[in-house]
Amino acid sequence: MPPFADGLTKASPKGGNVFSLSSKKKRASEKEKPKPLKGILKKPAQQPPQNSPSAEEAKPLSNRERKRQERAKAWAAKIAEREAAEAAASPKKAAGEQMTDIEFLQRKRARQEAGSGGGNANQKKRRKEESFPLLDGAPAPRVFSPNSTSATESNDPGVNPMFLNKGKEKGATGNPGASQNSRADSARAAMPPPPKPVGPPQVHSAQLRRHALELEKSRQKLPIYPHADTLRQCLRDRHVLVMMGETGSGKSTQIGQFLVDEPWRAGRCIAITQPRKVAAVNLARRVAAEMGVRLGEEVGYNVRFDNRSSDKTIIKFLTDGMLLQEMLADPKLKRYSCVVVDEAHERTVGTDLVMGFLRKLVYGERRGSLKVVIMSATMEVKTMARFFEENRGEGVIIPGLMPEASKEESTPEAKEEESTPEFKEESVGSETRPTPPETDKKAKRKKKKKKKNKGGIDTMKLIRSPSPIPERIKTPEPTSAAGFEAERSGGKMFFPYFGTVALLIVPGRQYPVESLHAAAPVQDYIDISFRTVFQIHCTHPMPGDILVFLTGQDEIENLKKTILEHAAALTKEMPQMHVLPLYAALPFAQQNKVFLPAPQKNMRKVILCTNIAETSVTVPGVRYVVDCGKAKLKQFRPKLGLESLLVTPISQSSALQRRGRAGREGPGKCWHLYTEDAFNELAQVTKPEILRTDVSNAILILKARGHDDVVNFDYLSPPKLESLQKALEQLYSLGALGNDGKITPLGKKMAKLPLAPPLARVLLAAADKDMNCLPEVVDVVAALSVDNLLPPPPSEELREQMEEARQRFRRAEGDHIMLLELVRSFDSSGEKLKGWCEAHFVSHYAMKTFIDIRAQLRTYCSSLLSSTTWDSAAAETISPDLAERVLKAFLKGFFHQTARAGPEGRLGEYLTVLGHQNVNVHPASILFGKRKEAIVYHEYVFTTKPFARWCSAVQLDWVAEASPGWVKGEV
DNA sequence: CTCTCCCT
Repeated sequence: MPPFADGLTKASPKGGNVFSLSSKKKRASEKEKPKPLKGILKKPAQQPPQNSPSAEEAKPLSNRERKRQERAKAWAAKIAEREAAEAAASPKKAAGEQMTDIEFLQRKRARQEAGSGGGNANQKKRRKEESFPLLDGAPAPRVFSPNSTSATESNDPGVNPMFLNKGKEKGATGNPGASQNSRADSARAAMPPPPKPVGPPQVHSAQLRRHALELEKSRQKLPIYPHADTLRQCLRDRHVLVMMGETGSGKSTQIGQFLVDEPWRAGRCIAITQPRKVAAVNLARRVAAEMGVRLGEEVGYNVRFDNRSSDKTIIKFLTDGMLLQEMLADPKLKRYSCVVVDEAHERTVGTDLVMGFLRKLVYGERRGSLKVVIMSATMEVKTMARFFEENRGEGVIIPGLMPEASKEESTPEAKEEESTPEFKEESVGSETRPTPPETDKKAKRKKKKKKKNKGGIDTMKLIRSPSPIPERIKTPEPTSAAGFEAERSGGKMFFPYFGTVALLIVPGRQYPVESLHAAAPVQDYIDISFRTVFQIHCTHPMPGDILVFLTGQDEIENLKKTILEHAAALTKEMPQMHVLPLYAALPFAQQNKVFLPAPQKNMRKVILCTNIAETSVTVPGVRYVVDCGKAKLKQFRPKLGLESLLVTPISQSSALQRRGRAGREGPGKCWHLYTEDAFNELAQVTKPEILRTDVSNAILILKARGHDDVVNFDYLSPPKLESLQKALEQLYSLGALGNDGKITPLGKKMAKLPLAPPLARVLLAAADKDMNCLPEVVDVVAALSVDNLLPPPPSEELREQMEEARQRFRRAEGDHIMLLELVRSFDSSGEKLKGWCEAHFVSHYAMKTFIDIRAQLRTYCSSLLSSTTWDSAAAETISPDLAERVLKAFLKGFFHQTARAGPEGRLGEYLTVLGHQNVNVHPASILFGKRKEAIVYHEYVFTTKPFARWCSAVQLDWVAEASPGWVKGEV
């Protein structure tokens, strides 16, 4: 039994080659090269070759070009009209906003000119074409655009971009600064002088520009770069573009830059949403650098606690949750001309809601003035394209996108008994409600047959293959109405426009990744991860960092400790290990360490991460990936009305994503810590989050936006009726919805708070006159909102010390008041955060987050607070009376999470007031081992037993008092 | 007698 089938052998530091991995080489470039893929991207014979510059230059005013110009004219007129109307409506709209645009364009042009030396004919042509819309979209210099309606000099040779290029070529040999051409000069003359900044900032921006020029080369090498024109054309012709861009295609960084000069932008911002904060921040950094601008100005980001965007910002990265929040204040997204939804395949609740709202806007109130781009790394684009089609009625036939063809990849839960019939592609759109189980079975049978059939798109092969660079992507003739052409049996297929959606598939750039699977099932994947890391480290050459996927913070920190202990034993000749954790609960500064190279030479980074690094975040330097095959996933059981986080096997597409992380910078290797059979048993894609979670927050957002019929809302995947009903009941019981099902004023306030509905309700209850404990409740709510505030003892020896240090926070009332005591103790100590936290065994990372959340909540609540101020409260001691008011406020949001004492003699056991479920006080709670009449708990978790975390003692009549009438009877 | 992925 060789340790590695690839012949590499090295004992792990713990000794013993306990496990073996079978090697399986997957190289699509060899015999596996999937036919369908080739077919998809095949260039139809009748089209003129795309790459030939002569073809277009010979016929500068082809049909297509003329139509393009007509459209651009129409656009310009429309925009002018709209802007005139808006200016009339709000005369305040200053010239300042336009100025920044112009300033930006100037900078951009300067950059282009500076970089014009060299370059092949294609690149020059591209630059030339970019310069058309560049002027087109800018308000002031529109006169120079050949497409503009107001153009008076459009045929002036002086403004001919061809001429411009010639001038640049000449100038490039000498002093670039002196090589200004007439067009740029006249443009400058037509513009108001740029606003300041003089002196140091300009030096700085020159540096930025230089750096941007250095980046330009790598930009141009991105697989998506040659498709910029295609992409722009798609969005000129359609309002919705659905795009599949594999990892490494460069879609996230380039899309904004490609669209910035488009005429339809009309000075408005382009939003790009991300499911994760790290991704949004890092993308913004990168794009700002590429464009040579300061972060927070033309390019910015907005994530919770960190907004680096301004009125100047024209490309803004934000989390989808942040966009949803913005949409509550600005339902039509007036600030944006375009919203790009990135990583749509992740199917987070936020992404799904954003897509639902965008679909409504783009065919409704924002018809004609909003562009929507959906980007996905997987073939789920087909689902999305179907979803965004304006007319999805029966008459529309979309070959290749019909349910039967797409079944193959929509069977994630097919094996599961509890599978939701809703999660099928047929359910796209609200008109179609779940099919009855009988037809579902039929569908399953059909699907099995289908698998044997050749033809169609084999998604798995497509994803699995290391993207052979295909022939150029086909742009269809935009005006041909039924441009779709597909011969599925022959494997020939391309995706152009159909109906109202443009669909584009861009290959990624991915080096081959050798994939190894465990030969036998792995029991303890932490231990095996540990051994694998050392094996890799000892047998694989430098450079090449290791990325290990685990399920949570706890595992990560434990493994880090173990690795560090053993790393000390490595001989001096061996490269050292630089172990870095990466999970969302880490503070920013800590997270960013993984993006830096190791601090010393001959040092290997070992990054231990959760699925935060599975998509979007790319850790540089990684060549080796270890995939434990598990992830923590939320599961909602509507019957019990509770959510639990369970370690579950990942899906095949997740596994492939993880594997792909090894091949970003060169050929890589991935160790999957499960057998190949186990891989084949995995669901193909992860179930969308909206089907796995408590949707009450989502429903509240829907209601707040005026979508009252939440059952028939246009979901990509409609949640179970049971889940919707549960959410509606909860919101109703909290008073967020009225008897008519419409949102109440209270509900509107709740929706605006960055909290789950019950917590939001508590906060608002605390502001009531009879409660009058808002500062205290804000503290407790903020403390409950952070993860891992009170970590377990670092070692058994320290347990006693830890308990002693925390002793002073103890309160008989329970955990809520204990948290308040903790916060008060911290506030009044006057000590430095870190020192205080270490002395009291409180996570100082979590405490930092707590401070941020509290500050945010205080801002939100400042209007609710009348007489008291936030700080004055800190000095007071927490009287029993105050504690009682705090708990009563909590009951206003948590009356449904209460339990009464269970059978006599069983100390920690309680029965939930609603549903009479058995729960146990969590051992980490102050109330553990104590018997109280009733408890209110913040969270229910199911691990070894059903546990109630964060418990406080309450009286049953408080519960009845806090509950709405229809619940009261149960108490 | 045990501790949760991401997001507002």
